[in-house]
This record gives sequence, C-alpha cells and structure tokens, in this order.
Amino acid sequence: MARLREFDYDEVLDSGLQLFWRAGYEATSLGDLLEKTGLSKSSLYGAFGSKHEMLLAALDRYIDTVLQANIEDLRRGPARAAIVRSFEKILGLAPSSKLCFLQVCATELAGHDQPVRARIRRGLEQLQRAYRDAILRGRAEGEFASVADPDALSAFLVANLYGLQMLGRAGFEADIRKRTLTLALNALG
Amino acid sequence: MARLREFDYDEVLDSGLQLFWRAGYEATSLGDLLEKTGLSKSSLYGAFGSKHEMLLAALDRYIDTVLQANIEDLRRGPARAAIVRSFEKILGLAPSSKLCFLQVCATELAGHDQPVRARIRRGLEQLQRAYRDAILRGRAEGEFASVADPDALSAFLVANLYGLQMLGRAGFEADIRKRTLTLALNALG
DNA sequence: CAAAATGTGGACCGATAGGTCCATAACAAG
DNA sequence: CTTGTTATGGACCTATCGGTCCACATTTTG
Repeated sequence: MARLREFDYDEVLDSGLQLFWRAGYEATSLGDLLEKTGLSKSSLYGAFGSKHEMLLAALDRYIDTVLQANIEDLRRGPARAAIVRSFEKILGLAPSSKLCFLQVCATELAGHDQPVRARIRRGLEQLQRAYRDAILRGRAEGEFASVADPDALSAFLVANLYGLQMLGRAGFEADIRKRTLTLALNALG
Repeated sequence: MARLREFDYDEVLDSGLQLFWRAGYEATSLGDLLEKTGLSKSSLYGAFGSKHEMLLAALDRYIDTVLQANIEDLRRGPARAAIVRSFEKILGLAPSSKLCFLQVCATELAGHDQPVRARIRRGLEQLQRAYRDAILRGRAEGEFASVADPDALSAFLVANLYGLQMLGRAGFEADIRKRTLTLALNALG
C-alpha cells in the first residue's frame, strides 16, 4: 500500500450528487465540483477518473441511498398508507425544488448515454418492484379491490410519480396535483 | 427601413429548436447553432439577442406548432380514439428518441428559470385544456362512464403522458408501457 | 531506514464557451 | 443619388471548459 486519501469518498460523492442533482450534468462544472468538495483536481480525478464517471458513481450512490430509503419506507405499515406517503414527498414540491435525480439524468442524458440509461432503468425497476410488493401486500391484507396485473399497476404508479413531478415543476398548484394523485390511487381499487 | 434579412426567421428558429430539443440547452453550443443554421454570429444575435432568448423563442415556437398540432388532433374524431392517438405517439418511443420539448426544458431549466417555467406551464395548460375538452366531448357522446372532475381527469392524463415518456426513456418495454396506458385510460370510465 | 506505491496541490494545456465590435453591404425613403 | 437604417461576416475578446502532468508528501512493506 501507499499514502491514504485524506477525504471521505462517499462524502465527496454526496457533494457531487447534490450539484448534479440541482443543476444537471452539463451545468455543473469541474470548478463547481472542486469548490464544493474542497478537493484538488488530482484528488478528484484520482478518485473518479472523469466528470462523467463521477456522475455515474453519483447515480449509483443516489439509487443506493436516497432511492433505497424511499423503497424501504414503502415496506413500512399498511400498504395504501405507504404508497400515499411515497407520493406525498412529491406533492409538496415547489416548482424550483429538486426532482428525482433519475428524472434529471433521464431527460438530459439517457437519450444518448447508455451507461446512464442502464442505471436509470435499474433504479426505476427497483422502485417498480417496491410498488409491486406493496400492492401484493395490500391485497393480502384486503386493502385493495383491484385485480389488475401487479406489474402493470406498479409501472402505472411509477409513471404517475414522475408525471406528478412534471406538473409540479410546471407550477401546477398542489390542489390539482392532489386530485390527480387521487385518480391514480383509484386504480388500486 | 433598411437592409432586409437574408434568412427566414422561423426556419432558423426551427433549426435551433431541433438542436435544443435533441441535446438540451447547455449541451447545445453557439457553434452548433451557427453551423446548423448557417448564420453568422451577428445575424443570430441580431435576430434573437442571446442564446437564452433564442431558447425562449424556440419554446414558444414549439408550443405554437408542434404542441398545437397535437392539440388540434385531439379535436378530431371520437374522443377516446383521439386521446389514445395522442398517447400512441409516445408509446412507440425508443429510449433515445426525443421527449416532449417541454419536458426537456422543465427538468433542465424550469427549476431556476422563471421565463422558461412560465412557458412550460402555458404549454401544459393548453394541453390539459385540450384533454378536458375531449373528455367533455366524449361524455356528451356517451363514450365515457366516469363522472370525475374534468380538470383533475385531464391533469391526470397529462401526468400520465409525461410519466410514460419517462418509462420509455428508461428503456421499459413497449408492452409494459401499453398496459400502463390502459390503466390510465381506465380512469375515463 | 530504504524502497515502492499512492495521494495531493497546482501549474499548465489546447479548445471552446458565449458575446462584442466594427467595417462593409444592402436596402427604403426622400 | 443621397441619407438613414439595418444586416452581415468575421475578427476579436475574456473566461472557462475538462483534462494532463509533475514535483512533492505521505503512507505501508520489508
């Protein structure tokens, strides 16, 4: 072995994630990254290789921490309440607040960037599975009347989650979004 | 008056729109714009003022042409068929194809750019109204059983439209997206 | 303590970013 | 045909972009 790094890898990665999350990939410069993390270029490049590889690492980190926390929360308590909870994080969203990082990367990069797309798909599929599990749990408990295919129903919930974020960003009032959500939840029966 | 411009304003604007649409705002450079339009910097700046103002003009142009065409198509024929048609443009979407330009701008810019957000809202509201009109038309014709509030129901359709684009970009198969759409259409009754 | 290996700071790089400026060209009005 | 006005091409500007490189610092291993 040799000299050990003086910074915490995950901590730096979280800082980078914050920047990419707020401003997007292109609008986040290396200078921004260096300033926020306090690292020198050598350290950052030594740890991540390039700006793009750092984004990929940040995406993985997002999925494994932020998204995972949401997924775990979906497992807690009665299924319907858990699903509503997962949506309500979005409902209060002001136009300028952060969207799901997956959405940020999907629109900016996934069209021409395969590694990014693969990660987004992975994240979305995890989320879909979590909804699917909640649906099955709710049915077992007699909470839901719908007999629709759980795969389709969970994908439907994911789609509505991201669609609602779009409405929020456009400045649609919380009231209309709340009623939109109600319609989505109706599909659960 | 004086010397008249040698290019067609709307034609140039459409070229710019194509670039912004495909790559996003930050990733589209002035050089890209000049190359694609064939203009010199003076001409482009004389006509639009800045890259940012050109984007705003492109957004307006998108709403007044592309989106407007979709909206007009929603008025044709039986309501349910028209709504299905409007979604099917999205359903065939490969991961790398273009999203709605409003979505591109919403995620990249609307968080911190008010003029952009205002335009996105305007576009989305026009789209929502078009769905609302189609819903009312369909009800009058006895096509729909649902008695849900048309404002909420139309916002719900808009949300599902954009949510489905997200699924497409992530690489979700057309089959699962089709079944997701079916669930959304169920809300029409 | 020497040697091998890795981390760090910062100078340095060519390319490109968005934008301004100016001399010249082409028009309309009188 | 002059005058006022706008359009055009392209030189030019400063700042910053992402990235490389190297001398030096710090560590583990033997």
